Amino acid sequence: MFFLKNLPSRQMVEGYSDRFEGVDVGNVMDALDLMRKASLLIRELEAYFADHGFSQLRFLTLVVIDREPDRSSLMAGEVADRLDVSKPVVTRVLRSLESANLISIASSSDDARSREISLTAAGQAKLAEIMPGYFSILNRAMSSAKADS
Amino acid sequence: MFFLKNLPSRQMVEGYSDRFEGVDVGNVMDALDLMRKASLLIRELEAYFADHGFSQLRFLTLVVIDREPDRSSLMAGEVADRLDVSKPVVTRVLRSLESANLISIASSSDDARSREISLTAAGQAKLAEIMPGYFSILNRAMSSAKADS
DNA sequence: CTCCTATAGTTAGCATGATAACTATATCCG
DNA sequence: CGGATATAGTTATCATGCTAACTATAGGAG
Repeated sequence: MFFLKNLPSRQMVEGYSDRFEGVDVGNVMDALDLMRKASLLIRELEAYFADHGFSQLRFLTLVVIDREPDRSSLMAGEVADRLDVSKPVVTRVLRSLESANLISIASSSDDARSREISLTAAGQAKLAEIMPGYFSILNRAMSSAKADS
Repeated sequence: MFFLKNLPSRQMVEGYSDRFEGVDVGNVMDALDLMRKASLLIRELEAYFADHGFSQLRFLTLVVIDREPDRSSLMAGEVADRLDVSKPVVTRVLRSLESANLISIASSSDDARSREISLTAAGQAKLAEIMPGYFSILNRAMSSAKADS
């Protein structure tokens, strides 16, 4: 994450980047700004999820399973692929969601190595509970970012 | 972090957000896009830092001490403040940097609770080693982001 | 048919974010 | 001056990101 509170001034970046060929100061500042804004938003979202005894990772894990068109389950590897995180991260979060009865995990009849993940009714309900606040925070974050520009 | 690979389509977000009062679909999509772009950039930076046996947190810790005007040291609490992370995170990273002889930690003569953190010559050298690549990645990330828009 | 390579997922360990609870020290008020 | 409150930093614990190494299973080639 990136929470550096005072992003460097243009002058400070210029002082550094003059020594580095082909570096545009505006790009550097925009990149730092992007990372900070996103990290602050993620922190705010995590706090919101924590109030619901949840996290963004768990939430998104339910989302990618729930929204898959024409299917009611995903393989664990597909979950990792859609979340774009490493497999051990998915192994752990699936175990935790299973313990909380929000998903169920079944071995695949096609391939004994694979596990099929589907949402339980409680998982659907948890998604429905959390979704409105999530959208509100995303909406508000961008509204005030646009007002600040 | 937020690495969701396929951000929802406008249609999909509309399907959800119609149920939530006052939520602008464009804002939601922009927020998701912001988080993903920043998370990918942070991931790329962490990979760059890992190649140098380092991390962005350690790097920024050295940076905030090095760039403080008119001072050659910061208190640990000031480091936490400037990085905008919790104090235990700073306690740990300072210990790790001290073990690597990149900083030195002294008790404050003013206040026995406080610790004064300053860079060693090796710390300065590490910063100089890493800085160019850091700027390059930030620059390139924003150049291609702008090209994609 | 057997063996080798590839793949799905797990385990171990590390670093970084957080909160809660703690210790040691400083300061202020009565 | 002493006690209560506040502050600086530490320790413990949990969750999430990663890489490396592992186990079990699948598939393909000879």
